[in-house]
Amino acid sequence: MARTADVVAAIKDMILAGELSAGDRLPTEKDLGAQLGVSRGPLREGVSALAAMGVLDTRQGDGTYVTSLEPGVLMAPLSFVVDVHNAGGARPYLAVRRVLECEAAALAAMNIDADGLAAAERALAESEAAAQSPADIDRFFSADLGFHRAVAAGAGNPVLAALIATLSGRTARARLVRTIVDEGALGRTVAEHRAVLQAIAAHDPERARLRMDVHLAGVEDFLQAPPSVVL
Amino acid sequence: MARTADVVAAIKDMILAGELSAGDRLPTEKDLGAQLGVSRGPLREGVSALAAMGVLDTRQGDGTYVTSLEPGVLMAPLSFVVDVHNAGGARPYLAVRRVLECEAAALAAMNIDADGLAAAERALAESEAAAQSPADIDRFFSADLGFHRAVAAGAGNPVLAALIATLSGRTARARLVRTIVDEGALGRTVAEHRAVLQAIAAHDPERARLRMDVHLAGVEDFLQAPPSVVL
DNA sequence: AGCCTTCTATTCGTTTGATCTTTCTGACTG
DNA sequence: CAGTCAGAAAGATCAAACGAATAGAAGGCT
Repeated sequence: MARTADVVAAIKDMILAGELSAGDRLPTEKDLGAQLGVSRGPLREGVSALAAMGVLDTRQGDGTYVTSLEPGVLMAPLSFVVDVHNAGGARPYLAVRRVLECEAAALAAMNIDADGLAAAERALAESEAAAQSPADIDRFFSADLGFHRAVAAGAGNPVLAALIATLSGRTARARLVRTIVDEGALGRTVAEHRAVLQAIAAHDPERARLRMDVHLAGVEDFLQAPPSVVL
Repeated sequence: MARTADVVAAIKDMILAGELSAGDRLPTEKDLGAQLGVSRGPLREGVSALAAMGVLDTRQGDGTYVTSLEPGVLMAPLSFVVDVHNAGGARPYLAVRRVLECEAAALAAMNIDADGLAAAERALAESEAAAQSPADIDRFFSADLGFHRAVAAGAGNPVLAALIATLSGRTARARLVRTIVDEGALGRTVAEHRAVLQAIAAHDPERARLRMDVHLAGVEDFLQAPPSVVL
């Protein structure tokens, strides 16, 4: 008799059955509550849960709508999961990320278009510039993130890109970048990125995969055996 | 001024800051509401959202608790995402699944223990038996799912296993199995599974990866170019 | 003494009604 | 025809009350 769970299940089913599609507007709270046989409290709890998961979008004074349901939108809440485990054992996440990013690099070498290549090039140039002055850690951080996302986007698989983006949450990535900076390995990171991009630009999947693997394995080494970093 | 969003963010922060850990009990709704400055309505909406995401667990008459926060629990809600896209373009999901399952097979060949090997063996034997009689489609379906999960578990990476389990949601998998049955390829599927398991038992990572790749590529072919299946 | 039953306080679950804020729509006016 | 403003509609919030389930304490039975 979990009313809230019923509401969530009912709305899910409506979407899965095609009664509700992306962009559609739901009935008003009053009507939907009557239709499902629950009062506004539990109904709002269910709608709120789906909104937090990125499935629904409520706008005061307007109504409640089904979102675009794109993988990127629906996976965004997962970044919280990554953040939770980031403090403790982050290695399993890194291992998965490595697998996915290597695949993305290989796919990007085959599928990336001129625009995507230019975007990756811009991000790389930006990170190169930011690596010059130690004060620009934040800039480097953003550019680094942008490069990896550009590669993931170039693979042409939105699910793959969404997963990579999720696994490289801001918190997790910030920790990585901090470690890299502490190790004075900014230059090496940029060089490895350039190697990856060259392979992608040359449309050489296996080389792109290998170079991304080398890059991420190096990053993992930093994190797994930090010689000087205590925190 | 989105009260509900504030509640979600506040509880998240409490967990990230370590004020709340796995298994901890939250203050009562009345107290927590007062602490956050919201009334019971919005508070319950926020708690409900986190409960739907697998972060919190509320028990009537007892209280609200933080879940184990394990990757498997927190990623379960994502199966809905897969189901939503299953009807339309499922190929991106299959492509990602292939990458992850191949990696899992290779890792399992290196890391699996005797118990895990026995579990995979049992699932395989079960599916083999179920493949004999066409009436046991459901049994075959469950055993097939069990085999893939056993391999994923044998890899020893909970994040990897959780992602694979999520991407092989019941709905998505049911569709695959139906197609395979229609094609009369049950025997071939079992044989491919056995080949994968042999490579894992022999602790040969590359062979395990290759054989899993062959298996999943074959499955993908079924789905991408169904000669006779309309639905 | 130990175990089982029962009772009670606590806590979440649901309902209802009222009020506030935001947004959209359409009529009105220059 | 365009801009403005008032009203309607919808979600957001608060508040009070009652129902249901659980845990733990109290009491009685063996």
